[in-house]
Amino acid sequence: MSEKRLLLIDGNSITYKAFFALINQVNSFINNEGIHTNAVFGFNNMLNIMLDKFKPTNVLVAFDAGKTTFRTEMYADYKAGRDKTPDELREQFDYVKELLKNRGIKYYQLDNYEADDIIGTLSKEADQLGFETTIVTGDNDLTQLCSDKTTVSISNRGVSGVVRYDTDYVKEIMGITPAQIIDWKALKGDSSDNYSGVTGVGDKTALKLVTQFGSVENLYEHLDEVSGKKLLEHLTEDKESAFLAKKLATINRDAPIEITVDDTVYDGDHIKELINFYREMNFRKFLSEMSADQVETMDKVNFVELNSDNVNDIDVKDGANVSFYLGMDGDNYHTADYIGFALKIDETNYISRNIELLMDDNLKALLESDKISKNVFDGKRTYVGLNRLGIKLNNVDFDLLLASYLLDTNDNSYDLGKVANRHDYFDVQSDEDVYGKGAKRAIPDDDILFDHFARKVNAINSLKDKLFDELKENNQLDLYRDVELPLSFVLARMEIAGVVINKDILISMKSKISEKLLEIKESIYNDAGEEFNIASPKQLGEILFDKMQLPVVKKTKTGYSTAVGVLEQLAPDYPIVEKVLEYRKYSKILSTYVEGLLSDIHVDNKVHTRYLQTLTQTGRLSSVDPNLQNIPVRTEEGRKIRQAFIPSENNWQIFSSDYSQIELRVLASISGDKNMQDEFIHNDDIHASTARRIFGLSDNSEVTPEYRRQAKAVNFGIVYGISDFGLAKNTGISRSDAKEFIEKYFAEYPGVKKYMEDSVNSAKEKGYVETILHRRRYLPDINAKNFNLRSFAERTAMNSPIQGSAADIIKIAMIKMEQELEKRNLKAKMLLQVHDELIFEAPSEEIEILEELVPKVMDSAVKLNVPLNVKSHYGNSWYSLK
DNA sequence: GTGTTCACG
DNA sequence: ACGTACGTGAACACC
Repeated sequence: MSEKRLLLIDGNSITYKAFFALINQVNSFINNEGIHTNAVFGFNNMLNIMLDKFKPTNVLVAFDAGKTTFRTEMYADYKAGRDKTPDELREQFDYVKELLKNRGIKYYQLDNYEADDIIGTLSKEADQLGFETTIVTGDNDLTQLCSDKTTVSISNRGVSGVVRYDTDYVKEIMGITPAQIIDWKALKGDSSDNYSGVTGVGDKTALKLVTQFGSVENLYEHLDEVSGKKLLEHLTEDKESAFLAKKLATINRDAPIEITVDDTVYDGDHIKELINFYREMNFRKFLSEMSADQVETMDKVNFVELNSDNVNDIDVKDGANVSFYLGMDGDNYHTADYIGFALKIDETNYISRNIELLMDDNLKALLESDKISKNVFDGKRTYVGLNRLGIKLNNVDFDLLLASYLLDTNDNSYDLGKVANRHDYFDVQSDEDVYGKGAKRAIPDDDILFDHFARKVNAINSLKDKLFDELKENNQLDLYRDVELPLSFVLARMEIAGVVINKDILISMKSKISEKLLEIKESIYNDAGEEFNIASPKQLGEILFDKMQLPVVKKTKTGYSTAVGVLEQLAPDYPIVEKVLEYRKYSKILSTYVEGLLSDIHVDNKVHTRYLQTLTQTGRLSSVDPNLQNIPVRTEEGRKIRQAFIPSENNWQIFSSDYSQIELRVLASISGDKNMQDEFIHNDDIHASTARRIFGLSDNSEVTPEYRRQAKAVNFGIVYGISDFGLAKNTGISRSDAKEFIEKYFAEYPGVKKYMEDSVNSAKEKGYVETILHRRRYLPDINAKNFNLRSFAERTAMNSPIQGSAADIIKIAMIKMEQELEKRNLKAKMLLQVHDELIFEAPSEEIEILEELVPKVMDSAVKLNVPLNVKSHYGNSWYSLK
């Protein structure tokens, strides 16, 4: 690669492109001073991509100086009739220039000339000096500058996608040389620049003429060779226009610019100024990206290194402000190694790698104190980590992770630095920046690690008041204090309790299923006439649809679809497909559940899942390592997995209670629909009642199972934010039938219809939707021009308050449930939550108590306008619940 | 790392 | 005209 690389950017063109690429988000890109910033943001994105790709030694951004140029002198209407630049864009040009200054990039404009001419003149000089030049623009005109050393990159889709033109590529797709672009434009004209060329000559004819004659001049010298009478007439009539157009289209490569290539040396970002600029613009993304460089500019952080000699000097007075961070290496805090800890007491930071200091009486008492409150990042993680050391973390007041998630469910990174950045706090780096990523990840030396840890507790401490203020502003303080924060410790204790797994059951299932799979596999190979990887959708597709010529039902982006729905359609006619379905079912059970679960068992013969409390967009929990919220239940073969989930003591039972139709009940309550409410109040079979209504039957006794099934699907659809297409696809009925059902449904349940409309309208107005406990979900796409994005946001606006409120309810029930068990001194333990279901283990003699207690607590968790309904079951394992 | 499939509510 | 059910996690193939 040449050591001299020049990047030339058409500033106006790229700023325009950036603005319109992000036009949908123009109103979410507003900085604190009310200035729109979407074009500046997009421009910078493009800049990053280009700097990274071309690694230029020299850069210049050229701007147009104004409306009047030498071209308007020649032709007064040049570029006339263009739409006025929107105000939201005009205000951004000065900021683009400021961005460039801070990025160490020169820019230039010249009276009477356009950006094109500056670029043309400089690229000519650069060609002579032996530079490799890249021109970036949104405008095809500049392709005329292509040469051996100069390429033109034209951004098409937004600003990140570019098409790169070099001499060969211009020739390949146009069939003419770069220089001939001018002749081509002279003949066809340019409507956006408002000049016409030759009447009746468009892209194609112009190309043909240029190919045949080489240039406008040569064409007019050989007009007699032109075929087509009409064309000849137009050419003759518009000769003057064509020559004017050629002049207008020609980029001036000798503009009287006062700079040379030497003046465009790129010296890199001015980091301190750039950070200030990004802050002014509210560009969190760019701030986080450069936080690795940022460390040099951060103020020094003081700390005291703790050891066994000075640990007892720490004296914490009541009312002290204490922040604590426990460092662990890896995500799974049930087993992760400790790295160290940081403690901030008022203005002093204490750091150590020696985790045993925490077990020293002094610090242990501090962490366990109910008098002195603590601030943390991820209280659940901290609680479990300390629990392993025999320390019971108590009195947590502020959890940065939880608060951040409640304010915006997208702020859910488990990396403290990233979360802090989202709240405009930049004096801490992300773990990724400090520890490295992937194979390069390593815990750094003490000086770097201690600095990082000190910054973490500083961040927690600094953000506390700000985030509490924001929670208050959003009316979310109760949700934080009464639900999420206490729940995090309930979850911690459930995770610590774990569930015993009977290994022997899984091991015996493993050999049985393996045998079965072997049999099915042989039979499939026999049918196919060859061996192949049945688990590979690609290979399977080739066997079924190419080799065996089965009818193609559906395709995916990458090939034939072999999803269950597709195979089920084919199964009755093709035995091999039936076998593939069998094979899929058993191999899923084997790999994900039997083998997967076996590998997650800890030394205590238990699985200790981790609930992710700050991940979902709706407020639900999720579960990982292992995921205990998707253990099979729908098919008997899969359900057998549950036999391995057993109580931890002899003569104990597994006990489970679940809400029936909680989401529909929530909908009935928040929509205020009287018909639906009545049906729940009378404890009717809701799906049967829906069937009666939408099929116009006189009584629920006329509802056949098929009617009920369809009505149930409609009820599901309603909760998901229904569309006729979706309902039709899911139930196999026609789209017009689906449409009719939905209309009938809304006529019968008018309150539901109104709720759906209100949800969407309120989301469009406020930008977010809320649950009964004020849990928020922001929907930035709700006003998008793109149909898909907007529709998705609209369905989300309908669904999230329902799904989220149901999540709110069970969370309250869990907190109350733990309190009740403790209050009554019961041995029973809450082990699992599966969205609408709570699972316990308990001594047999407590079952009777639970049968009354659990439904009572769950029923009364939240007061709705309809009753909640809870059903309970128990048995010797999670499988045999009766 | 992305896409497909399939397990759950 | 557009082209869609809501929310998740894990395994595997394939690049």
